[in-house]
This record gives sequence, C-alpha cells and structure tokens, in this order.
Amino acid sequence: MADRARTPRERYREQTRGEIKRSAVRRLAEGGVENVALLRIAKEIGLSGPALYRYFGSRDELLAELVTDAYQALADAVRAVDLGGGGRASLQALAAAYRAWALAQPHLYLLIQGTPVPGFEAPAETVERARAVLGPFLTVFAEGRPTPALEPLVAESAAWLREDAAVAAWVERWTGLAADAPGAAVALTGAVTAWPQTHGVVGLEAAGQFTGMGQRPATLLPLQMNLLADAFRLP
Amino acid sequence: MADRARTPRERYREQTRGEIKRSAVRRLAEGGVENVALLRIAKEIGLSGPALYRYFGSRDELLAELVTDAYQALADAVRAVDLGGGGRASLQALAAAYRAWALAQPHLYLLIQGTPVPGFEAPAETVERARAVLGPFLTVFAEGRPTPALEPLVAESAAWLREDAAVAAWVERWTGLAADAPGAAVALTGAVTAWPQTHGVVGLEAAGQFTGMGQRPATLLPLQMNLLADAFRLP
DNA sequence: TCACTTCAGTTATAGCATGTAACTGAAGTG
DNA sequence: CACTTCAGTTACATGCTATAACTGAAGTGA
Repeated sequence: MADRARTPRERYREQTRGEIKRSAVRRLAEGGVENVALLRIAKEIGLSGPALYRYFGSRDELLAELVTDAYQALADAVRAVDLGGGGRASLQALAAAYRAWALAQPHLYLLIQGTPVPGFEAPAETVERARAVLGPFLTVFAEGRPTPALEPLVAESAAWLREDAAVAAWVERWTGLAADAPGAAVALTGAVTAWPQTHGVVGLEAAGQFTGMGQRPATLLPLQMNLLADAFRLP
Repeated sequence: MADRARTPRERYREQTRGEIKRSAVRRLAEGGVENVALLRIAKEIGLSGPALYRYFGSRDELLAELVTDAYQALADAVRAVDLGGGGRASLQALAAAYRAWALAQPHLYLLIQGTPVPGFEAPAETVERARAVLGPFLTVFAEGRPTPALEPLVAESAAWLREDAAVAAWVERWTGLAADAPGAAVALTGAVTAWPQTHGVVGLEAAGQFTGMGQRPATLLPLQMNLLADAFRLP
C-alpha cells in the first residue's frame, strides 16, 4: 500500500499481472483448473503467447499465486467476522463465513483445500496460510472447557505448543495467552478440530457431492458446530 | 464373474485394459492426475499412441473408470469391517477402515472425493457410489437415539426417505428398517453426518495439510467419532 | 540532448499432449 | 475359403507449455 505506484512501468506491470490473474480466476470458475491456459489468457487480454512469461515464470507459478491470493481472501473473510458475541454464536458465525466464502467460489476453494496442484507443493507456506485462516477460531475456543474425552488431543496440542515457538506466537496473537497457559492448548485443540469438520462439509459441498442428498449442508454444519461447542462447553 | 473368459479376444482385451489401468493408477500415485498421459502409458506397455483409443474412448473415460474402480475399492474396504461389536466400536472401525484405505492411496482418494475431474461429472452415478460406501454406517447408526439437538437433521432425513424410494430401499437394505420406522431416519442422519466428518480429517490428511501440525489425525478422527457416538447415544 | 539500458512484446520453434483418419494384417467366423 | 472383425500401425491436425532470438519504445544518466 505504501509504494503503490512507484514508477509508471511498475504500475503498468502490476496492472497487467492483475489482468492475467483475473482472467485466470474467471477461467478457473468456468472450466476448472484445466481451463487455465496461458495461451488463451494471453489471447483474451490481447497479448500473444510468450508475453505472459514476462509476468509469470510458468503456469504453475500463476496457479501458485492464485492459491496464495485465495488463502488471503478466505482469511480475510473469516477475520471479518464480528466475534463480539463470543461462545458458540461466534463459532457458528465463523463456520458460516468460511462456508459462504468457499461456496461463492468453489473452484478456488477446491484449489486450495482439495487436490494439491501436482508439481507445486509448498508445505511450509501452506501451513502458514492455513494458520491465518484459523486464527479467529483460536480466539473463540480460548474460553473452552473441554470434556474429558478431548484430553488426548489437548495433550498433543500442549506438546506442540512447547515444541514450536511459531505456533506459540500464533496462539498468543489470537488469544493473548502464553504457551504454557492451559487455555492455549485448549484453543489450539478447538481450532484444529473445527477446521476439518468445517472443511468436511464445505469441501464435499463445493465438489457437488451433496447434490442428490436430502440433508442440507446449511443444516448440517451448524449442527456439527453445536456438537463441538458442547464438547468444549462454550457458552 | 460368470462369463469371465468368453473368447480369447475378449480375454486379451480385458487383460490389456487392466494393464492400462494399472499403469494409470501407478502414474497417478507417482505424479498426480497430470501424470496420467495416454502416450506415456502406451509407451510403457509397448504400444504406440493411438492404440489406447481402442480400449478407452478418451483420457477422461479412462479417468472416469479409475474413479469408479476406486469407489468400488473403498466400498469394499468399508464393507469388509466386522460390525459384530456394534455401537461405537463399530463406528470407530468403519472410520479407521475408511481412513486406512484413503491413506494407502491418497491420490486415488483425492481423485474421487476431491476436485471433480473438469469435464467429467456423473452426479447420479457418483451419488450411487457414495451410497455403497456409506452403507455400513447406516447399520451402525440404526441403533442410535439422537440427542434433541439433532432433531432438525433427522427431520430432513425423514422427509428425504418419504420422497426418494431409492434411498428408502438403500436404508432398508443396510438396516432392515422400513422407510417410516423412526430408526431409518436416524440411521440416515448418522451416516450423512459421519461421512463429512471422516472426510474432513482424511481429505486434509491425504492432501498433506496436516504436515506441520502437532495433532495427529490418528488421534483426532477417533475422538470426533466418539463425540458423534455420544450425540447418537451409541452403546 | 543523446548514447545506453531496461524491458514489454513479437515471431519462430521445439517438444509433448490429445485425438482422428486411413491403412495393414492377423485372428476369428460362416 | 471368402469375409468380417479388430488390434495395431503411421501420418497428421490441433493446442498447450516453454525457450530463443529479435524489435522497438520507454526510461536513465552524463
């Protein structure tokens, strides 16, 4: 935001990159990842083939940037939720926001949470991005008082907090709790449990696997979140 | 099984088809779906390019058959579970079998439950296949007595049972219950809830999204199944 | 102002993929 | 033994990714 329009050249470059990405996202939405072809994108924006390689080193690089952007957008959507209510109301709101974002652009969601793009695998960075999305869940679960059944998972979370300083910092940022505070491990456990549950419903829904089923994901997801809230005794 | 070796020609054809599919599956496991290239498969098994089109009309057709086979294999793996124990023990066993199959061939699992192959979408058939996988879950949840929180979803299941005869038949096959028996809707609700929860954990794990996380999916999944068993008051 | 650099964009080309067409020859069939 | 069926071939059309070599205009410093 600071150095937005340094030089005309850079501004133009940034604009063209954006145009390419927007075309790519549109093609992704219309025909899946196979439809994202540099040649056709180039033709669409009035360039000829190899010109795109000035802007993206390869097709995979372009896709990787779409993934990064999508994570950012999902994180923004989740962060935009007002956690004022706290407790299970906030958890419901987070899950709903997550779902709404995913269903508004199912192809993008499947791109980031579904099958990893073959060549491209950025484990470290992916984890980082996922954490940005899960942050607000930490906040909500920090006030949880888990039932005894959750004990093994809380223990694993506590161990992780002890071993990984980056995780400890992440949890502290969203909960204000130090790594050795009992609430930290609880928050971490809640987030790491809520995430696969939400993804389970949303991922199947985005992939169209619920079509033909009689139950509505809009009923199922809140219900699962409620069960989870019960397990963590959220107010 | 009946007309296995009708004519030598057909037997040869079947054998070649199998060879092609095995090569495709191997390539899928090694380099993802992009690595499944007819030309390279042909070269590998000593044929030259277009010959494969005698056996599969197109690449998509080959992939579609991989999907079908994979569903079958997953259904077999789940059906092989001994439900003698009943109750939550059986639920745990089912989820564990589902997970074990998926992790033994993550690329295949992502192929059937992840991003749908672009061109190819067979909603009706896919639903059918998914049902075959979920059958044993119905059996387990038939003896459930859901907590009041599950009421809305049970109602949706009951409505679905009333409207869709095929679903009613499916449920009856796995539970022995008629569509209007209260247990039928409960079983359906349980299966349709357990499925996304299991998929949520397994899908993320297969996609490698748990690497770098401190919690082990092997801990998380049984725990979630236990919560679910509680909600259905499984013995 | 003018040489010099930087860089967007071009055409040409290599390589590999899917898929079709037309042909060849051997295995099955009445 | 004529005839059909069909696996497999080569040749080719098309479309994609990616690289190489060139062109020309926009920026840059003395």
